[in-house]
Amino acid sequence: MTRPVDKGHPPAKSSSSVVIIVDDDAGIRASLDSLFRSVGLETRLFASAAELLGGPLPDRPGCIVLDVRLPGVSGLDLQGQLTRQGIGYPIIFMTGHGDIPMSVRAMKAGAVDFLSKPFRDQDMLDAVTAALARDAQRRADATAKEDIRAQYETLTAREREVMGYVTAGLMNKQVAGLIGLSEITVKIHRGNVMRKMGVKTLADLVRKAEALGVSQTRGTTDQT
Amino acid sequence: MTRPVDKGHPPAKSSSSVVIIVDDDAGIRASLDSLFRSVGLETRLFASAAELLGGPLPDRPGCIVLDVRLPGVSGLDLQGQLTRQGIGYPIIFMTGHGDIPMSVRAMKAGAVDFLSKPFRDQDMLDAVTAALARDAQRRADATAKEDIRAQYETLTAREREVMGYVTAGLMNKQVAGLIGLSEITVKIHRGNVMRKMGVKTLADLVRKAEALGVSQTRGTTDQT
DNA sequence: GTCGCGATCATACCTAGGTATGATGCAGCC
DNA sequence: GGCTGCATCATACCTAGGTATGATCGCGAC
Repeated sequence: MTRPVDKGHPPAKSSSSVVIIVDDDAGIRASLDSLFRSVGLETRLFASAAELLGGPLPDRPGCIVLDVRLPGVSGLDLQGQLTRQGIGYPIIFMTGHGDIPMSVRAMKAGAVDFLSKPFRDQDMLDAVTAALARDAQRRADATAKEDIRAQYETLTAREREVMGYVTAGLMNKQVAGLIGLSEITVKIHRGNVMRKMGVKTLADLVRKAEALGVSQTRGTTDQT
Repeated sequence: MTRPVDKGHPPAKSSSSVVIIVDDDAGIRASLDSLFRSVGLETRLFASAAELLGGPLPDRPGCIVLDVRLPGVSGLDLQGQLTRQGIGYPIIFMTGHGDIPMSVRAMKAGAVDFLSKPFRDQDMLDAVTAALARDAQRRADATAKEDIRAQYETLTAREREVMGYVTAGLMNKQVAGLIGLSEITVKIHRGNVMRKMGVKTLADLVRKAEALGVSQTRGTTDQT
């Protein structure tokens, strides 16, 4: 799943943030475009969900400002589709004819805010500021995790197996017994794991394993 | 901060969940009471925020069903007060005269749901089910963390210092150099840490340190 | 003041971890 | 066929971790 997000390219100028506007009303699009540009934000304008889903999305910090009522796929449905495709842009909803259940549904699904039209410019800017902050955090987390995963991908099957047991706290000889190897071989795999994962200490390896969710966490706990 | 929640007592019969109902309308209270009891849930009834805040809250799995409009402190204000007091019961709001900004504010502040009166019984029961599930998770997390913290509290200042460096991946001799001790003494402290924290392996210690947020991640000291 | 506890250090001994060198076997690929 | 990468194991050597025993010192409690 997880639709590609225009990745793989060189760094690009991805410093500034982009606000993706989806509204079927050209007037609204124009005024939002103007509002965001006035504070130095870049924008992308779309008139429908289909239009947004049609092309690639930028791989940059940003957020989505989304009208609930759209031709074809509604804003709430679009929210679900984006989530399922692994597109994590924070979403700010706006609506002219919303009700409480609609807003609650949107917020439950992770929306940053839900504004009723007409709204004050400042309210929208505040919401976008919050959304961009959330996105920055999300992207930082995702990048860190992706780096670790990339290292993990370079491991062979055996090395991953050994890594799981080692980060669970088992001794080399225990690992050797469990998978039917000599202790020397386990040591070699273990050394390879440390090198490929880019860590020098077991503590760091454990932390990376936790981030990956690959720790075996077998009961080596407590006593009294 | 964190108002006591009727702790310290023996286990009690805390198996079933309790629903705390806060509404100034006696009829609503009665019908909700009946609804929840019909599905085997215990209830506590309150007519105002002050009444709820007046007495101790049970230390049991549960959730709060809260009217937004209350005499004196409003439901939304009560939500904030409970949060500040460290009372983490999930909250379901209900209102007869709500609007979108009100619901959005409540959801942003962590409410589980926000129901408009009149609501269907089933919707309320679904919301309570979700709230109780969230509370069970919250309590499990809190208990696990509290257990670890209790172990950490038994450490002396030196032992905590050593634990920070050890879980950061430093070797005994490096720790010794940093705090001006001999390596042998560091080993003793380290052994005490392992024993008091109830772990047998460094991997487990690192995980507990992560849960506590006391890993040193290179560089400076702190901790008392 | 004596006791207990924490903190400190030393000697000694054992286990565990890490790496270097060298070697064999196997599977996939050009 | 030969090359490469993975996996396997051995011997050897060194470092790091862990514990036991014993000892000194300071501080607060009784």
